[in-house]
Formats: sequence, C-alpha cells, structure tokens
Amino acid sequence: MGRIPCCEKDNVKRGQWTPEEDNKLSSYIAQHGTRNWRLIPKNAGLQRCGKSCRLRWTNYLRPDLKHGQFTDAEEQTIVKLHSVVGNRWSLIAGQMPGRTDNDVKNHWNTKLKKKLSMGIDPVTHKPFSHLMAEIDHTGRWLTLQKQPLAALKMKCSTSYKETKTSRSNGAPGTATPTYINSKQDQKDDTIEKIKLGISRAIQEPGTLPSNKPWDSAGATLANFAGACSAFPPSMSGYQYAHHLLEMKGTDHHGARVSVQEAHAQQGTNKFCCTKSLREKTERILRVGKKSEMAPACLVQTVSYGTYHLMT
DNA sequence: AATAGAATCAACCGCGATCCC
DNA sequence: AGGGATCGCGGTTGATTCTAT
Repeated sequence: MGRIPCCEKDNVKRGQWTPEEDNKLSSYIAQHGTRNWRLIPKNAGLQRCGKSCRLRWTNYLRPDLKHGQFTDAEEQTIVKLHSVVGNRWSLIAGQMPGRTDNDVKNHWNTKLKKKLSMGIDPVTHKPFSHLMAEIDHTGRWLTLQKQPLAALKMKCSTSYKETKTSRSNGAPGTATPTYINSKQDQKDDTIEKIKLGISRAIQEPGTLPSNKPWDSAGATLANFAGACSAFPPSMSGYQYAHHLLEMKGTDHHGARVSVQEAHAQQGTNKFCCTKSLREKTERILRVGKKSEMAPACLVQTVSYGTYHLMT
C-alpha cells in the first residue's frame, strides 16, 4: 500500500494558499486539465505537493463550486441523505451541485450535528417531536428531494461513474457516465439498490407490497436477529429495507414498536448492537472501499428493530 | 477596547482502493 | 501476479474570524 511521498519533502510549501498560487494552479489546469496531480505543481511552477493542489482545486478553485452559505433546501438534503448513507460525504455532496464533500462535512460537523444533538430539526428549527409527528401521519420525513426514484438512481450512478471516468481521462468536468458490465459495477449496483431502497422505504412508508415473502409480525426482540439475518437474493433492496422498517420489536419499556416508532422514540439516545448482527449487516452491504463500514442507516435501521434502546 | 472562548472552515493526514507497469 | 504510484475519502487539526463579557 503506497503512501503519498510528495508531502514528506521539506521544500514543499504548506499552509494557506496565496492568490498567486491559486492563479498559477487555475490557469495551468484550465490549459492542461488534471491528468497527473504529481506533475501539476512541478509544471505549474508551484512549491506544493500534488495532493495539496488537488485539494485546493477540488475544494476551492473549481469554477462550478458554490461558495455561499448553505440554503435550507441544501441543509434538508444533507440531513436526509445523511440519515440514509451516514458519513459518506462524497456521496452526499454528489447530490448537491457545487458543494464539495469537505463543505458538507464541515457544515454537518459545525452546524447540523449540533442542532440534531439538541433535538432540533435543523431545517424547520422545531423540536423532533414535531418532526416525528409528521413521519407518523404523513410520511413526509425523508421525502428525498421529491425526485422520482429512477432520476435519483441515475444521479447516484452518474456521480460515481463520473469519478471513475474522470480518473482515466483526466479532463475536469467533462466526464460522461458510462455503464460497464463488471463485477465491481454489479456490486456498486447492489449497493445503490440497497441505499435507494432504504431511502424509498423511509420516504414511502406503507407502500410495501402486500405479497411480501416474509412475515415478521410475530418477531420478538429475541428473534429479530434471525429475522434480519440475511439479505435474501430474491428480495430487492427496496423490499429488504421495507422488511427492516416494518419489523416489530420491543423497546426498553417493553412496548411493542415498529422500527420507525423506535426511530421516533430514539431521539438522541444511544443504542447498542450485537456483534453478529452488525457483521451480517456489514456483509450484506460490504463495499469496495471503507469496506468495514456499512451505510449507517441500515445498521441503525436494523439496530432499531433489533436491540434495546438505551439511554 | 481588550480578551477569552467558541465557531468556522481550509488544509492536512492517513488509509484503503485502484491504476498501471 | 505483484508492487509501486496515484487517487479519493473521511477524520482531524489549527489558523482565522466571530461573539460574548
């Protein structure tokens, strides 16, 4: 596993970028593209490492970036997507034109997380009790950008493929989506299906097909682990997410609750999870990179339905 | 006006994934 | 197939700015 060696050199400049450096980098990239980050600083006459240049370009200099404050709609998008995919900042940023993963991450860490931890919906600025009432009665929570599922799927897929394509051709912002039949792509597709299934299931509670191939009505805390122990091959991500969301269990008061009810009760409480179930969930969702982490939502979703809620 | 503490965000670090020879 | 080079991501740091006292 190779390390990036460039930053280790003593003669490489660090810290804040000056306007002159920005100009040099911008004009070089405008002329030559971003084919090889290692060579860019050398050719552009910059005493920076390639990594630093890439970061400066992608997070600040790119002409398509927005630099202003996050709008309410953008905050809403972050909150919604974060509840679906967790700390997958690049994925979230991919849904927000002009915003970088760094922007989204910083905004979440400095503003949104704080509001959420205080029990305040960062968008409506109302307590979560209000929000949860909306979930129960109208299902409006997580109305993911009100986009058709296919459109969202296309966007997710495009974003990912653009990244891959741009790496091979190097031209910034000119990549077009391509669809390749490979094992990796199939895995990506499965992951995308699961993620989209989760979002759609949360978005549209009560739309579960009536002929569901499972029956969790009699599930108890004790047998939940068995109930969601596998992602059946015959089941779509959408169905599976519904399956998880519809399961019933008992909360820490012993009351029977659905996953969504548990979610509503959970508020800012912590909850635990068992190792075996977490491993199973992670296996279902194992992704190419950061492979030990499953999207937080599904882990949490399973958690709500499976474990005691803890304060 | 001065100062301390909090908030913000650009930049860095380390790691895993992927590319490419 | 193996290994070095490169890229991209998420977590963290620290300089700067803002706010309260």
